[in-house]
Amino acid sequence: MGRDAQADDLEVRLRLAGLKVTAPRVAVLGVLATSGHLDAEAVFSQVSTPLPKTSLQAVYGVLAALVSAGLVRKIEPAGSAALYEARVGDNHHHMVCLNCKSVEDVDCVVGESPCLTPSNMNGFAVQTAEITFWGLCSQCQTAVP
Amino acid sequence: MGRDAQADDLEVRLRLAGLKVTAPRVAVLGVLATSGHLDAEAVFSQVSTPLPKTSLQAVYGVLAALVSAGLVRKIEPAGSAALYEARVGDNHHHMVCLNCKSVEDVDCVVGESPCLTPSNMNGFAVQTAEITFWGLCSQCQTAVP
DNA sequence: CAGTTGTTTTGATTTACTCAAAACAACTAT
DNA sequence: ATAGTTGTTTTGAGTAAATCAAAACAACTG
Repeated sequence: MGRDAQADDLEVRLRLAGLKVTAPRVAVLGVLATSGHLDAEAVFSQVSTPLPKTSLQAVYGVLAALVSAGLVRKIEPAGSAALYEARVGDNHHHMVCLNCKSVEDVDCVVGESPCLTPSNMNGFAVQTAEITFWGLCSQCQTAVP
Repeated sequence: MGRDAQADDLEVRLRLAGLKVTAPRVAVLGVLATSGHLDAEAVFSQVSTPLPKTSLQAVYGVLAALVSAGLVRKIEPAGSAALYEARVGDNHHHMVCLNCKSVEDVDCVVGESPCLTPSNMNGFAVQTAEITFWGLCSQCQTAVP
Protein backbone atom coordinates (compact mmCIF):
# COMPACT_ATOMS: atom_id res chain seq x y z
CA MET A 1 0.00 0.00 0.00
CA GLY A 2 0.99 3.62 -0.31
CA ARG A 3 3.36 4.99 2.25
CA ASP A 4 2.06 8.54 1.83
CA ALA A 5 -0.64 9.48 4.33
CA GLN A 6 -2.31 12.08 2.12
CA ALA A 7 -2.34 9.86 -0.94
CA ASP A 8 -3.91 7.12 1.20
CA ASP A 9 -6.60 9.49 2.33
CA LEU A 10 -7.36 10.48 -1.25
CA GLU A 11 -7.57 6.82 -2.25
CA VAL A 12 -9.97 6.12 0.60
CA ARG A 13 -12.17 9.01 -0.46
CA LEU A 14 -12.28 7.71 -4.01
CA ARG A 15 -13.10 4.18 -2.91
CA LEU A 16 -15.81 5.33 -0.53
CA ALA A 17 -17.40 7.21 -3.41
CA GLY A 18 -17.41 4.01 -5.45
CA LEU A 19 -14.77 5.18 -7.90
CA LYS A 20 -11.82 3.22 -9.15
CA VAL A 21 -8.53 4.51 -7.88
CA THR A 22 -6.36 5.74 -10.73
CA ALA A 23 -3.27 7.91 -10.76
CA PRO A 24 -4.97 10.82 -12.56
CA ARG A 25 -7.85 10.81 -10.08
CA VAL A 26 -5.57 10.79 -7.06
CA ALA A 27 -3.48 13.56 -8.61
CA VAL A 28 -6.47 15.77 -9.48
CA LEU A 29 -8.00 15.32 -6.06
CA GLY A 30 -4.64 16.07 -4.49
CA VAL A 31 -4.24 19.27 -6.49
CA LEU A 32 -7.73 20.46 -5.52
CA ALA A 33 -7.19 19.54 -1.87
CA THR A 34 -4.18 21.85 -1.84
CA SER A 35 -5.48 24.78 -3.87
CA GLY A 36 -9.10 25.34 -4.76
CA HIS A 37 -10.89 27.35 -7.45
CA LEU A 38 -8.85 26.05 -10.34
CA ASP A 39 -10.07 25.66 -13.87
CA ALA A 40 -9.50 22.50 -15.92
CA GLU A 41 -6.39 23.92 -17.59
CA ALA A 42 -4.83 24.86 -14.26
CA VAL A 43 -5.56 21.41 -12.85
CA PHE A 44 -4.10 19.89 -15.98
CA SER A 45 -0.93 21.92 -15.73
CA GLN A 46 -0.48 20.99 -12.06
CA VAL A 47 -1.18 17.33 -12.73
CA SER A 48 1.23 17.34 -15.64
CA THR A 49 4.26 17.71 -13.37
CA PRO A 50 3.90 14.36 -11.60
CA LEU A 51 1.96 12.69 -14.43
CA PRO A 52 3.12 14.16 -17.73
CA LYS A 53 1.25 11.58 -19.76
CA THR A 54 -2.16 12.65 -18.47
CA SER A 55 -4.23 14.35 -21.16
CA LEU A 56 -6.41 17.40 -20.77
CA GLN A 57 -9.41 15.32 -21.79
CA ALA A 58 -8.63 12.90 -19.00
CA VAL A 59 -8.64 15.81 -16.58
CA TYR A 60 -12.07 16.83 -17.84
CA GLY A 61 -13.23 13.25 -17.41
CA VAL A 62 -11.80 12.97 -13.92
CA LEU A 63 -13.32 16.27 -12.88
CA ALA A 64 -16.73 15.22 -14.17
CA ALA A 65 -16.48 11.92 -12.30
CA LEU A 66 -15.40 13.62 -9.07
CA VAL A 67 -18.18 16.19 -9.33
CA SER A 68 -20.88 13.62 -9.93
CA ALA A 69 -19.51 11.52 -7.06
CA GLY A 70 -19.79 14.54 -4.78
CA LEU A 71 -16.06 14.76 -4.06
CA VAL A 72 -15.56 17.99 -5.95
CA ARG A 73 -17.71 21.05 -6.48
CA LYS A 74 -17.89 22.91 -9.74
CA ILE A 75 -18.65 26.62 -9.87
CA GLU A 76 -19.12 28.73 -12.96
CA PRO A 77 -18.79 32.42 -12.19
CA ALA A 78 -19.79 34.74 -15.02
CA GLY A 79 -16.82 35.53 -17.19
CA SER A 80 -14.66 32.63 -16.01
CA ALA A 81 -14.18 29.07 -17.12
CA ALA A 82 -15.63 26.46 -14.77
CA LEU A 83 -13.71 26.28 -11.50
CA TYR A 84 -13.33 23.27 -9.23
CA GLU A 85 -12.79 22.96 -5.50
CA ALA A 86 -12.49 20.01 -3.16
CA ARG A 87 -14.41 21.71 -0.37
CA VAL A 88 -17.80 20.06 -0.49
CA GLY A 89 -20.63 19.21 1.85
CA ASP A 90 -20.95 22.66 3.34
CA ASN A 91 -23.05 25.17 1.47
CA HIS A 92 -20.47 27.89 1.28
CA HIS A 93 -20.49 30.75 -1.18
CA HIS A 94 -17.98 32.78 -3.12
CA MET A 95 -16.57 36.23 -3.58
CA VAL A 96 -15.23 36.95 -7.04
CA CYS A 97 -12.94 39.87 -7.83
CA LEU A 98 -14.31 41.99 -10.67
CA ASN A 99 -10.78 42.86 -11.71
CA CYS A 100 -8.59 39.77 -11.40
CA LYS A 101 -11.38 37.15 -11.24
CA SER A 102 -9.82 35.55 -8.17
CA VAL A 103 -12.24 33.63 -5.99
CA GLU A 104 -12.42 33.38 -2.21
CA ASP A 105 -14.69 31.26 -0.10
CA VAL A 106 -17.36 32.77 2.11
CA ASP A 107 -17.97 30.44 4.99
CA CYS A 108 -21.53 31.46 5.57
CA VAL A 109 -23.84 34.38 5.33
CA VAL A 110 -25.13 36.25 8.34
CA GLY A 111 -28.68 35.21 9.16
CA GLU A 112 -28.42 32.62 6.43
CA SER A 113 -31.48 30.38 6.25
CA PRO A 114 -34.41 32.75 6.87
CA CYS A 115 -33.00 35.38 4.55
CA LEU A 116 -32.54 33.21 1.54
CA THR A 117 -36.17 32.54 0.87
CA PRO A 118 -37.30 34.07 -2.37
CA SER A 119 -40.32 36.27 -1.83
CA ASN A 120 -42.32 35.11 -4.84
CA MET A 121 -41.86 31.43 -5.51
CA ASN A 122 -44.48 31.14 -8.21
CA GLY A 123 -44.64 27.37 -7.85
CA PHE A 124 -40.90 27.02 -8.10
CA ALA A 125 -39.42 24.31 -5.84
CA VAL A 126 -36.15 25.79 -4.66
CA GLN A 127 -33.41 23.29 -3.84
CA THR A 128 -30.37 25.47 -3.29
CA ALA A 129 -29.47 29.13 -3.12
CA GLU A 130 -26.15 30.12 -4.60
CA ILE A 131 -24.67 33.48 -3.69
CA THR A 132 -21.87 35.20 -5.52
CA PHE A 133 -20.43 38.38 -4.09
CA TRP A 134 -18.79 40.64 -6.64
CA GLY A 135 -16.28 43.28 -5.70
CA LEU A 136 -12.56 43.95 -5.49
CA CYS A 137 -10.12 41.73 -3.65
CA SER A 138 -7.68 43.42 -1.30
CA GLN A 139 -4.87 43.29 -3.84
CA CYS A 140 -6.89 44.89 -6.63
CA GLN A 141 -8.25 47.60 -4.31
CA THR A 142 -4.78 49.02 -3.86
CA ALA A 143 -3.51 48.19 -7.35
CA VAL A 144 -6.50 49.46 -9.33
CA PRO A 145 -7.98 52.46 -7.52
CA MET B 1 -40.43 61.04 -36.05
CA GLY B 2 -41.72 57.59 -35.36
CA ARG B 3 -45.43 57.21 -34.89
CA ASP B 4 -45.08 54.16 -32.65
CA ALA B 5 -45.13 55.04 -28.96
CA GLN B 6 -43.07 52.09 -27.86
CA ALA B 7 -40.43 52.59 -30.53
CA ASP B 8 -40.22 56.25 -29.50
CA ASP B 9 -39.68 55.22 -25.91
CA LEU B 10 -36.90 52.86 -26.91
CA GLU B 11 -35.25 55.58 -28.97
CA VAL B 12 -35.39 57.96 -26.04
CA ARG B 13 -33.81 55.39 -23.79
CA LEU B 14 -30.99 54.87 -26.25
CA ARG B 15 -30.40 58.58 -26.68
CA LEU B 16 -30.43 59.22 -22.93
CA ALA B 17 -27.78 56.56 -22.58
CA GLY B 18 -25.63 58.36 -25.13
CA LEU B 19 -26.02 55.71 -27.79
CA LYS B 20 -26.72 56.26 -31.45
CA VAL B 21 -30.17 55.12 -32.47
CA THR B 22 -29.98 52.32 -35.01
CA ALA B 23 -32.56 49.85 -36.19
CA PRO B 24 -30.79 46.82 -34.69
CA ARG B 25 -30.53 48.53 -31.31
CA VAL B 26 -34.18 49.52 -31.24
CA ALA B 27 -35.16 46.02 -32.31
CA VAL B 28 -33.00 44.26 -29.71
CA LEU B 29 -34.21 46.53 -26.94
CA GLY B 30 -37.78 45.96 -28.08
CA VAL B 31 -37.38 42.21 -28.01
CA LEU B 32 -35.91 42.29 -24.51
CA ALA B 33 -38.61 44.68 -23.29
CA THR B 34 -41.19 42.11 -24.33
CA SER B 35 -39.55 38.88 -23.22
CA GLY B 36 -36.58 38.66 -20.91
CA HIS B 37 -33.92 36.03 -20.25
CA LEU B 38 -33.04 35.42 -23.90
CA ASP B 39 -29.67 34.34 -25.17
CA ALA B 40 -27.96 36.01 -28.13
CA GLU B 41 -29.25 33.40 -30.57
CA ALA B 42 -32.84 33.86 -29.40
CA VAL B 43 -32.56 37.63 -29.67
CA PHE B 44 -31.06 37.22 -33.11
CA SER B 45 -33.87 34.99 -34.27
CA GLN B 46 -36.52 37.42 -32.97
CA VAL B 47 -34.76 40.39 -34.50
CA SER B 48 -34.42 38.57 -37.79
CA THR B 49 -38.15 38.74 -38.47
CA PRO B 50 -38.38 42.52 -38.76
CA LEU B 51 -34.73 43.01 -39.72
CA PRO B 52 -33.57 39.97 -41.70
CA LYS B 53 -30.30 41.63 -42.69
CA THR B 54 -29.08 41.93 -39.11
CA SER B 55 -26.19 39.60 -38.39
CA LEU B 56 -25.63 37.57 -35.25
CA GLN B 57 -22.39 39.44 -34.68
CA ALA B 58 -24.31 42.71 -34.77
CA VAL B 59 -26.62 41.32 -32.11
CA TYR B 60 -23.60 40.50 -29.94
CA GLY B 61 -22.31 44.01 -30.53
CA VAL B 62 -25.66 45.61 -29.72
CA LEU B 63 -26.06 43.54 -26.58
CA ALA B 64 -22.58 44.49 -25.39
CA ALA B 65 -23.32 48.17 -26.03
CA LEU B 66 -26.66 47.99 -24.22
CA VAL B 67 -25.14 46.19 -21.27
CA SER B 68 -22.29 48.64 -20.85
CA ALA B 69 -24.76 51.52 -21.19
CA GLY B 70 -26.81 50.02 -18.36
CA LEU B 71 -29.93 49.48 -20.47
CA VAL B 72 -29.69 45.71 -20.41
CA ARG B 73 -28.50 43.22 -17.82
CA LYS B 74 -26.52 40.13 -18.66
CA ILE B 75 -26.71 37.01 -16.54
CA GLU B 76 -24.72 33.84 -16.99
CA PRO B 77 -26.27 30.93 -15.10
CA ALA B 78 -24.09 27.85 -14.93
CA GLY B 79 -24.81 25.56 -17.84
CA SER B 80 -26.51 28.19 -20.01
CA ALA B 81 -25.32 30.67 -22.56
CA ALA B 82 -25.39 34.28 -21.44
CA LEU B 83 -28.94 35.59 -21.03
CA TYR B 84 -30.10 39.16 -21.40
CA GLU B 85 -32.98 41.08 -19.83
CA ALA B 86 -34.16 44.68 -20.08
CA ARG B 87 -35.15 44.87 -16.43
CA VAL B 88 -32.36 46.88 -14.87
CA GLY B 89 -31.86 49.25 -11.97
CA ASP B 90 -33.42 47.02 -9.37
CA ASN B 91 -31.23 44.40 -7.80
CA HIS B 92 -33.47 41.45 -8.49
CA HIS B 93 -32.37 37.85 -8.53
CA HIS B 94 -33.17 34.69 -10.45
CA MET B 95 -34.55 31.21 -10.12
CA VAL B 96 -33.23 28.72 -12.64
CA CYS B 97 -34.87 25.38 -13.33
CA LEU B 98 -32.40 22.53 -13.01
CA ASN B 99 -34.33 20.59 -15.62
CA CYS B 100 -35.39 22.97 -18.38
CA LYS B 101 -33.03 25.86 -17.54
CA SER B 102 -35.88 28.35 -17.65
CA VAL B 103 -35.33 31.49 -15.63
CA GLU B 104 -37.76 33.48 -13.52
CA ASP B 105 -37.22 36.74 -11.73
CA VAL B 106 -37.21 36.98 -7.96
CA ASP B 107 -38.32 40.46 -7.01
CA CYS B 108 -36.49 40.53 -3.74
CA VAL B 109 -35.36 38.35 -0.93
CA VAL B 110 -36.95 38.36 2.49
CA GLY B 111 -34.82 40.34 4.92
CA GLU B 112 -32.63 41.30 2.03
CA SER B 113 -29.92 43.80 2.96
CA PRO B 114 -28.80 42.67 6.43
CA CYS B 115 -28.68 39.05 5.42
CA LEU B 116 -26.47 39.42 2.43
CA THR B 117 -23.36 40.45 4.26
CA PRO B 118 -20.63 37.88 3.95
CA SER B 119 -19.33 36.85 7.34
CA ASN B 120 -15.65 36.88 6.50
CA MET B 121 -14.75 39.67 4.14
CA ASN B 122 -10.99 39.23 4.31
CA GLY B 123 -10.38 42.67 2.88
CA PHE B 124 -12.73 42.09 -0.02
CA ALA B 125 -14.78 45.17 -1.01
CA VAL B 126 -18.17 43.74 -1.92
CA GLN B 127 -20.12 45.72 -4.50
CA THR B 128 -23.05 43.45 -5.29
CA ALA B 129 -24.51 40.18 -4.14
CA GLU B 130 -25.97 37.96 -6.81
CA ILE B 131 -28.29 35.16 -5.80
CA THR B 132 -29.31 32.27 -7.99
CA PHE B 133 -31.98 29.89 -6.74
CA TRP B 134 -31.81 26.43 -8.26
CA GLY B 135 -34.76 24.09 -8.27
CA LEU B 136 -37.61 22.87 -10.43
CA CYS B 137 -40.09 25.14 -12.10
CA SER B 138 -43.76 24.28 -11.71
CA GLN B 139 -43.95 22.65 -15.15
CA CYS B 140 -40.94 20.40 -14.57
CA GLN B 141 -42.16 19.39 -11.10
CA THR B 142 -45.15 17.67 -12.61
CA ALA B 143 -43.47 16.54 -15.81
CA VAL B 144 -40.28 15.13 -14.26
CA PRO B 145 -41.16 13.63 -10.89
C1' DC C 1 -25.40 68.21 -46.90
C1' DA C 2 -20.57 66.99 -46.21
C1' DG C 3 -17.59 65.20 -42.56
C1' DT C 4 -16.65 62.62 -38.57
C1' DT C 5 -17.56 59.18 -35.52
C1' DG C 6 -19.25 55.13 -34.46
C1' DT C 7 -21.93 50.81 -36.08
C1' DT C 8 -22.67 46.82 -38.80
C1' DT C 9 -21.26 43.31 -42.03
C1' DT C 10 -18.36 39.77 -43.48
C1' DG C 11 -15.36 36.30 -42.49
C1' DA C 12 -11.96 34.22 -39.68
C1' DT C 13 -10.50 32.77 -35.08
C1' DT C 14 -10.48 31.44 -30.22
C1' DT C 15 -11.74 29.28 -26.00
C1' DA C 16 -13.83 25.92 -23.25
C1' DC C 17 -15.69 21.94 -23.64
C1' DT C 18 -17.78 17.48 -25.57
C1' DC C 19 -17.98 13.18 -28.24
C1' DA C 20 -16.34 8.63 -29.91
C1' DA C 21 -13.44 4.70 -30.80
C1' DA C 22 -9.55 2.15 -29.56
C1' DA C 23 -5.98 1.15 -26.16
C1' DC C 24 -5.31 0.34 -21.62
C1' DA C 25 -5.60 -0.33 -16.44
C1' DA C 26 -8.18 -1.40 -12.09
C1' DC C 27 -10.83 -4.38 -9.53
C1' DT C 28 -13.23 -9.22 -9.27
C1' DA C 29 -13.26 -13.87 -8.80
C1' DT C 30 -11.27 -17.65 -9.56
C1' DA D 1 -1.23 -14.99 -9.19
C1' DT D 2 -3.99 -14.26 -13.09
C1' DA D 3 -7.67 -14.10 -16.55
C1' DG D 4 -11.85 -11.59 -17.33
C1' DT D 5 -14.81 -7.79 -16.94
C1' DT D 6 -15.66 -3.24 -16.35
C1' DG D 7 -14.59 1.15 -16.53
C1' DT D 8 -10.82 4.77 -17.55
C1' DT D 9 -7.63 7.13 -20.42
C1' DT D 10 -5.71 8.33 -24.81
C1' DT D 11 -6.03 10.00 -29.29
C1' DG D 12 -8.21 12.68 -32.47
C1' DA D 13 -12.06 15.09 -34.13
C1' DG D 14 -15.82 18.21 -33.47
C1' DT D 15 -19.03 21.77 -31.38
C1' DA D 16 -21.10 25.98 -29.33
C1' DA D 17 -20.57 30.49 -27.69
C1' DA D 18 -18.30 34.27 -28.15
C1' DT D 19 -14.57 37.38 -29.86
C1' DC D 20 -11.59 39.87 -33.17
C1' DA D 21 -10.51 42.67 -37.34
C1' DA D 22 -11.03 45.11 -41.60
C1' DA D 23 -13.98 47.12 -44.81
C1' DA D 24 -18.54 48.96 -45.85
C1' DC D 25 -21.91 51.69 -44.15
C1' DA D 26 -25.10 54.81 -41.36
C1' DA D 27 -26.09 58.25 -37.61
C1' DC D 28 -25.34 62.49 -35.68
C1' DT D 29 -22.59 67.21 -35.85
C1' DG D 30 -21.91 71.60 -37.65
